[in-house]
Amino acid sequence: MSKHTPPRPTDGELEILKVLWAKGPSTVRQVREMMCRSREIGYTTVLKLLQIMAEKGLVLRDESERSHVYRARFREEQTQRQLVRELLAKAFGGSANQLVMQALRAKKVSSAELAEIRKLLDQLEEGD
Amino acid sequence: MSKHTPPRPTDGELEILKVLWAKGPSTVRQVREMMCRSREIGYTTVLKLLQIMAEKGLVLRDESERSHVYRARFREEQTQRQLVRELLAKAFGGSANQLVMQALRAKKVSSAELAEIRKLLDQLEEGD
DNA sequence: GGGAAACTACGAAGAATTTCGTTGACATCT
DNA sequence: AGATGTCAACGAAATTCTTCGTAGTTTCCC
Repeated sequence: MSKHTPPRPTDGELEILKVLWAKGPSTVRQVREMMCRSREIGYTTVLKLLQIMAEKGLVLRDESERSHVYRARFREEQTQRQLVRELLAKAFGGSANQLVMQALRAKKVSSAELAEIRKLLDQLEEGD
Repeated sequence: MSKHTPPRPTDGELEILKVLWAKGPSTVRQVREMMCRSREIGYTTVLKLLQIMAEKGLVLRDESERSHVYRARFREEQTQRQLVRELLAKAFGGSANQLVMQALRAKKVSSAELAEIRKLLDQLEEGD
């Protein structure tokens, strides 16, 4: 029995993962310092979350040094894709089309980005 | 002080909202019957959820009949948009572009739907 | 009117999440 | 060696979500 579905990160866990993706492998102290730029949070709070995430398999822990070093187990894109799939199933009846339309309306996208999306659309159509 | 941000529905609440959007205003019994098609769930469980949702303002309740009739307070598209915005902020650093790309890769989209998206892209570009 | 059925209200239990205090181990400095 | 500071581990409290049992009220039927 292998794990085919990485556990879904909670909001708090996602906040930590963002730091690990941006900064690479980090200690509790380093993660906390980054998080404190946006809000107050206790050292042991971050530690506890990282311990739980290690149990769940969301992060890997290197214990060879006294200060353990944590790193994300899954790539950012992989996690994003998973969250998108979940939202798709939960709120859009599986219709990626609908989700895309809502996303495009939800926030302004630059012309350059629109062009990028068009390129992807072309690729998808060829790939049929 | 007015409520400008409707409370985010939880997974369970979303399940109920889906029924209300599909079937229109319904009693607890009717909602439960629909939900039981996909899974077992107690009558009072559905009732309690609807009561909480009424408190939160996610649904409106008509108490004029003995069997109260509930209806969604926000349209489906509105709720979808809100959930997309949230995911955008939480996991995509606000980049709608990135979210769209992941959504298009997460699930197959028909040619007709791709065309629909292209049309929206054109509209967005003109609107600049 | 009395009993069964349908319905709401209330409260409570269990899980998951977030938060942090305390403790004890270890290291470093003087 | 003793004091000081850093760190992991543990446990506990507060909150939210999900679930349902029980009790009480209204309705309906005979």
